[in-house]
Amino acid sequence: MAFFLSHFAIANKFSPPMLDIKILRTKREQVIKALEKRGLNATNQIDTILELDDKRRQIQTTMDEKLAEGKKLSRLIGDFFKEQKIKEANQLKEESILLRDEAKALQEQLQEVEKEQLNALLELPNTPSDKVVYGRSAEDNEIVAQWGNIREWNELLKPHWELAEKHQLIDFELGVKVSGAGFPFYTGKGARLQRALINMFLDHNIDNGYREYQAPLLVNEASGYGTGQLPDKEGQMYHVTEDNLYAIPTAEVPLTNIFRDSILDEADFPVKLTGYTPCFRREAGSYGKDVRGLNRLHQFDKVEIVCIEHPEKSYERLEEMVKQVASLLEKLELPYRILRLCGGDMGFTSALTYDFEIYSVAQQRWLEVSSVSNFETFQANRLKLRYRDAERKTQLCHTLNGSSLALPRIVAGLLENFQDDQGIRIPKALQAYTGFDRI
RNA sequence: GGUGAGAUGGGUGAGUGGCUUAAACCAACAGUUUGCUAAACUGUCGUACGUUAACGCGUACCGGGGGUUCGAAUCCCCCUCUCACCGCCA
Repeated sequence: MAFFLSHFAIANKFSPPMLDIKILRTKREQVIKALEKRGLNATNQIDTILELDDKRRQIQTTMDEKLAEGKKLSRLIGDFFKEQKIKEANQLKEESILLRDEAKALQEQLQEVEKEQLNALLELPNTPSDKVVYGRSAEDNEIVAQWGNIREWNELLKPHWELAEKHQLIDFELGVKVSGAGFPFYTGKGARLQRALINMFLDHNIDNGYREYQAPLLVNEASGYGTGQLPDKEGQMYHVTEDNLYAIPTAEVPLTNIFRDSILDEADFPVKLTGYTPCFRREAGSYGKDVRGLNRLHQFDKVEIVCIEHPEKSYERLEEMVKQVASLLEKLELPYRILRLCGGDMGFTSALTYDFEIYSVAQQRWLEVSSVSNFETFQANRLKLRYRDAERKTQLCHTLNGSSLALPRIVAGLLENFQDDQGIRIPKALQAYTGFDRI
């Protein structure tokens, strides 16, 4: 039937993640209420979407009827031609052309409505889970756990960029010469420390049941859309225009896109992946004291964990991931706290996010080193990542991910917190990887 | 970079304008048979949307987009990707 586009054509184009229309249809009140925690009154938006949805379904039903009729006619015409009934056939042709025009008009309407609906849907962020509280900004985040002793500040304590220079661990200026600001060189024990941390993190994750992947660092456009970096954050990624590839801002992009357009069996759960990659971020427009040293870089190293879970088990999985990241920080002996983000501070795609912050004693502030989130079906809806349930029906999976861990701020924390008269102490668990116990 | 070939369901792979409503085989799943395993046999076996209380039914989808036609997996145009050989190369 060439004269009709697939009525799913528009939705099939890769797009950023969004809420599942079925949830909106069946749980309108709950969705509105949940979104209020983000400080968003979405009643009008949602009702518009639902009206469009009714319209869409009505058009499709009519269009399908026209199509069915047209199909029958075409078959009859074929039969008439075979029987040499040319006159009858030509009569039907005229009728068929009319049907075609009608269906084509409906098709155009349908596409218009679908497009409107999609655009409206894309503006809605994910619904915060029950545990998320209403809040306007980072100040309203809840501290749900804190661990370790915070070292008392004194004026002899040096910030990590001074320590890194003093011990010749990191060369920021050399990075500026060769690449630009935000692309440091790590040298000597500094480079060795990077390698050690990566190995320690990966081993920790593998011991907890994660399968290690080494992922591509450049991804295509479809993958960028799949996890939602495109089109919203286009300007935040490095773009190789010659080949239309994007440098990954996080391993989440390649690791999650492994499962784009796939259907899992229930027995496949849980899917647990980990991978180390460098991450590239343009960080356009962020300058100032917060970007000093290792606090914010264009290229940095990170070990990521990604899980795909059954909807009923995803929150259990989230807790497990949080515990795992916590135990890793404890191995590193770094004082940390865990924040449950409030509605206003949570990312667009997340249903529940825990942030990990370590205390940086010389800067006297908390640094975010990990963010662990459950996206529920928000990403899966656009990724078309589903599983087959007991009745063999397809359902959307839940996706989760977290950093375990991002390196630069960990290095900053290690340097600042463990500095003493003789240099810098390496925590015991890390010594097996560094091969030295002191810098 | 050059030349050529191709893209069909979970896999292999048939299909060049109308009983294709996509063959066949393999894999998978369920059942029968069976001391167990295996084999054999029977059946099921894509996705999405719409519709229905449900069983079902309808529509679309053969890499993507557009076109020709009453009718397209099949013909035409554009794009993307993959593979092979040659060249170059870690």
